[in-house]
Amino acid sequence: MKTINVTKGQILQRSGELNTKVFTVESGLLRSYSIDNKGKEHIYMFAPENWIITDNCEGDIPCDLYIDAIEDSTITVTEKDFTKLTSDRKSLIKRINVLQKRVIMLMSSSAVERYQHFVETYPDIIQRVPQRMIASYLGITPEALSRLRKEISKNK
Amino acid sequence: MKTINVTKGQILQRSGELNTKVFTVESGLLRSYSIDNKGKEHIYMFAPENWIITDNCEGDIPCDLYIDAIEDSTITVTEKDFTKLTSDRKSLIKRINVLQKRVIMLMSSSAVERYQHFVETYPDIIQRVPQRMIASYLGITPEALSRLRKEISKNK
DNA sequence: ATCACTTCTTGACCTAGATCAATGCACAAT
DNA sequence: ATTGTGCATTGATCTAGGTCAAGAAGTGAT
Repeated sequence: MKTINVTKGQILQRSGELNTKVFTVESGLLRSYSIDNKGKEHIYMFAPENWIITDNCEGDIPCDLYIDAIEDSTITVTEKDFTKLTSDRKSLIKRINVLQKRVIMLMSSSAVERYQHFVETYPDIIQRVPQRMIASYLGITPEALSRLRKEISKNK
Repeated sequence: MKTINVTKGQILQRSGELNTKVFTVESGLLRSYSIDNKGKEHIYMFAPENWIITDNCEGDIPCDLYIDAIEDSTITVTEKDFTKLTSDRKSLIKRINVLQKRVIMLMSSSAVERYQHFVETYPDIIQRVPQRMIASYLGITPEALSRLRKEISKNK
């Protein structure tokens, strides 16, 4: 663990990198964000004084987020130590991970993309719940889901 | 901790209640969801076999979510024990909390509502970052934010 | 078999917010 | 003082998805 100073605009982490660091903001302001396939930024989180900011990706999975400084900042950098995670904390982190993806998708993906992602991620759930509940999970109406499914099946 | 059987449609928890329970699904399928001010349901999470489902609200704060059974299910119920939370786990849970609110807001609130919520929750951040970043955090364009701010100030 | 109930689909229309383009406005650099 | 650069605003237009209303098809209860 060490303390560093960063200047406004400085990038601490890039999407696609393997990230093993946690940043704690002593003073200043950081943000984390993703960039979608159209090049548009979506801010996931602001981290002012005393906040902790990190990409919650696990071990050897490349992360989704960029982290940079919005103001000149002083931060402490800690290495994540995966070896001493209790299973209990692991499951909390996994949950945060899922939510992180969900937030980013809600902000940056179309209903079609969100549906396709859902189908890939939870193929079993699809079989077991009525479509209106899938729609409700995706944040769209049952009518919209019905139409986009039709569209998808047409293009195949 | 005890094991119980619930039938399809049975409600385990209501929004507004003080919730101190964590449900672990042995078999079957549960869901958690919120109901917005127009009476519309928004599913926050599905919990099939081996998943844990709970409202992440803390101690004495009434929770936001309903939890019910989509299929006949067997689940174990555990009381949350706030006394033996490490500060470290507390901060993870707080983080989940914030994300939970964010997901629900993204699904059920208009841009105006999300902006107003942001202003109330992070008044300091507003002062420190350009509007386009607020827009990016809210999931809208800078143009849309500019217009809705104008609208809000007009109605005062 | 029929009724009630729910889910899914389809059509017609509407609206919140996106996109694109232009303008004005700070503030920093020369 | 002037030029550049990034940010906010405004207008015009477009579109994804919402809303409302009406069938169609499946399922269970009597």
